[in-house]
Amino acid sequence: MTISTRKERQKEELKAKILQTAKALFMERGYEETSIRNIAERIEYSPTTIYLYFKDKDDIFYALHGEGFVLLNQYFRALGHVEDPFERLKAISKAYVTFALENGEFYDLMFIIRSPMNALEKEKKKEELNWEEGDRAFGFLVNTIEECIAKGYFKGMNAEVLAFTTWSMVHGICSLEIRNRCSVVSEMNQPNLAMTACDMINEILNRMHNISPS
Amino acid sequence: MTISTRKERQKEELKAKILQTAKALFMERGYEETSIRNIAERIEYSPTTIYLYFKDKDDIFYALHGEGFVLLNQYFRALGHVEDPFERLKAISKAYVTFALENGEFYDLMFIIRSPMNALEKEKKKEELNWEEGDRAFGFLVNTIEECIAKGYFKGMNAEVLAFTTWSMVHGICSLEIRNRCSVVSEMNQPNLAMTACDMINEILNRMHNISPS
DNA sequence: TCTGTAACTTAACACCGTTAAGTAAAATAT
DNA sequence: ATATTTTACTTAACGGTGTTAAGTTACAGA
Repeated sequence: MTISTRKERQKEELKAKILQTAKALFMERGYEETSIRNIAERIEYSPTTIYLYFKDKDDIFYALHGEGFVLLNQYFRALGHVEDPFERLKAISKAYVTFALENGEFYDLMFIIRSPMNALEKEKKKEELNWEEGDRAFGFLVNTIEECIAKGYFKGMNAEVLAFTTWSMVHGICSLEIRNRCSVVSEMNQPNLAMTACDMINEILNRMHNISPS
Repeated sequence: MTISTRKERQKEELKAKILQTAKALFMERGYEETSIRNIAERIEYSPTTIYLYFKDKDDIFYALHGEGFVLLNQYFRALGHVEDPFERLKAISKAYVTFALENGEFYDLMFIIRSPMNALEKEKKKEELNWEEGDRAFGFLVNTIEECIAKGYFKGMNAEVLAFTTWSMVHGICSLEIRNRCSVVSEMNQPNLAMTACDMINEILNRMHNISPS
């Protein structure tokens, strides 16, 4: 058995190597400039070999998209110990924007690019392991908002809808930044418009409850 | 002179036809599935002819991107007669989301796809005519918020930053919807999550000022 | 009538994702 | 120990992409 397990291990290693190389190229030059052929060349295999490990290009980027959620959850995990749920909510929004600004290409893949969603559509992967990570991230937000509601915040609002809306608000900032729509409008002398906008969203949350502005 | 003016007119007509055809194909099958060769085939010219009228593909989609802003401003113009600036602001956010949902491909081009921003970068087109339309749209939002501030809303907040933040919030909704990230998270029984979230943003604006919830 | 230019096309370059068919080596069965 | 099957990979190709260099054709002005 030791010989077949070695083979299996080697297969997994190559699959991991493809993924790791795809990630590296993706970080270096972005999704649009990364091809299957580029990946193949760098790992010194023929392009067709990649198709023995992944169904198609979408499938590769779907896998990376999963890794992105693991990384995002690392940003979130540090926030678990923030006791007050309202403060935690605001910390989540800052952490989210920080994650996006520090990992632009990952963010693109996770929330903007069509490719990984195509992979999801093709075969119903929705109940696969990797989505645990996606659910964990969104769940953290939902739970925090539910705690807020339990404490008297956001009275009468639906927790899940509010979670989605909050997500939308910070996502808007991040995606405008990443897809370069800030520079167009920013003759305002704001050097870091994204973070400033994030602060303003938190300020808006504050004002909803008449907490004195910072 | 009448003969050379005719020629000039014909040139403009062909340029317009290219654009119109690009738009049609774009609406039919989306940006990713529209090629220069597709456009050429439909207008019954060779692909290279298109390069006599547009620098490259980005240039074509930059031009369409401009048309999108004209269309968006049509949605906005109907809101000019809303007297109260706070009500107008909420009407703007609804109109914006409506525009996005009704013109998904245009929205994609205007606010998500990289291509038109590349064209902007290449030659500094920033001071060109078409951006009048972009500025008009954003200016309408800024002016409305300035009026709100003058009436005592959003005390102590910077109008331009708040305008950008408001834009971000609704853009977040629209881009998650357009790039299919709603379905992933929406086991919530919300059939029209985007509009519901837009309503919630308006509700948040309301609560910032203790106006009774609807 | 000759010449130059404007408008357009043909052919090609260098890429892309993807697949069918082939190969060589190793594992398994006889 | 030999024959057969399976595994892991490659070669070659298909049909597409954006883009450009070079060639053609028709027509305006001299």
